[in-house]
Amino acid sequence: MGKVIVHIDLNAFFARCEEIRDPSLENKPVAIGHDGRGGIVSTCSYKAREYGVSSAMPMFKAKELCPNLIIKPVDFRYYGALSDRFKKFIRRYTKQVEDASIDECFADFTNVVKGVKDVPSFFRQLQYDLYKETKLKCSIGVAPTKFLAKMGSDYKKPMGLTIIRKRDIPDILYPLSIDKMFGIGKKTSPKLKQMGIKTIGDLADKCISDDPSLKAELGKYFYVIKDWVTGNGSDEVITTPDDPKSIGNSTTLMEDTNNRELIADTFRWLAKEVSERAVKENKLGPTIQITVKESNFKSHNKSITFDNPTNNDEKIFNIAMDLFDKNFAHMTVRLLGIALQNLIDAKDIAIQMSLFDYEKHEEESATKLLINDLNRRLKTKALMRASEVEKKDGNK
DNA sequence: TCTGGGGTCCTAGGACCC
DNA sequence: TCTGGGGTCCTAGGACCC
Repeated sequence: MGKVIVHIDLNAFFARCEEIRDPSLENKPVAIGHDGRGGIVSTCSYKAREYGVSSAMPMFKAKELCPNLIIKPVDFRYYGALSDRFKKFIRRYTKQVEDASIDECFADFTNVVKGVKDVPSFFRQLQYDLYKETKLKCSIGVAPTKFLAKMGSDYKKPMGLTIIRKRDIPDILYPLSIDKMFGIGKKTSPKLKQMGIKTIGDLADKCISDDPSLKAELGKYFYVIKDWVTGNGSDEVITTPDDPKSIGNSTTLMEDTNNRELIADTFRWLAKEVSERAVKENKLGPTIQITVKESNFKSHNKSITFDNPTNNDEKIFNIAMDLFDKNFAHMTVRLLGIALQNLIDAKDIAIQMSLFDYEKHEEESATKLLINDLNRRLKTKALMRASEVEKKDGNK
């Protein structure tokens, strides 16, 4: 018997949060985002959508379409608090909840709905209870896999409820445009259309017939997509919330510049932001990446990995500046960013560091390299031994 | 229309190791 | 001197998502 996977998506979440804070905004066109240079609409209310406003649209364009648009700046802290209430509400039904983003999650309701006679009514009630308790509106997708549940929650908004059983796939999914498909974005969609793939049904046909040109286009992603559209995708809800793997901040400058002092000031500020967040999360990273977007929108990354993971703002700043000077000096830049990557828990570092004198290690890079090399060799040897054991076992 | 800021994962080549 | 087949890690770039 298959699982009952649910995807719950909060409708126009940021805009809804603002409406909850200030009910006078209800039924008015509201957009969330920065109202300034390069500002775009992050989320907007359904009323604003009636004017043609949509997310990712430049704010000035949104104002053109809807002159009486109410614009609110993004308030992540407040939205985060409401998001927590939402996730807690869902966890009262089942602990098997997987966070997907601030406004959506997957949950395994297999055991919850066992014995429930009228499943649609059950989820309608859940939807209503969430609204009663938090004033948040949501759409729900119910299906045997995560992909189908996700497609289901997107099928009808706001306050939608869509149940997709495996046998419903041809009716519900296949007529949809390829642009509606999760996982197919702006780059892949035109390529698929050129191959004659206009609907999810077209895509499924080519998947099932193992179309070679589609395989070539999608690479190993082909098999994932094939499973998705045939109803054989993953149904594993991964309960443990994943730790962040990178922490980054970036900003578009007031104006394009090649002023090194201004650039340095910006990097100093970014380094501080990144450092503060990493310290708060108790994370350290061995890799620092800078992003530089030129005035022509061409974006470049440069990163460096070193032996001692850090979250120190001075260190992050110095390395960022060094990377910039070595690679992008004299460039006219629009946006600057810093990210700390390959994060690890500070407590895990403590264990590694106790193996030898940390300070000494920090200073003597030759020793450091030797030790790293030694570790690598030991690791490789362990791997070889493991594979030998496997071979032996295989021969038995 | 003219394009933010936060992320994740994948690819592919090169250096290096056994 | 030229050579295989396994692997890791690093880096840059790209696609996608919210």
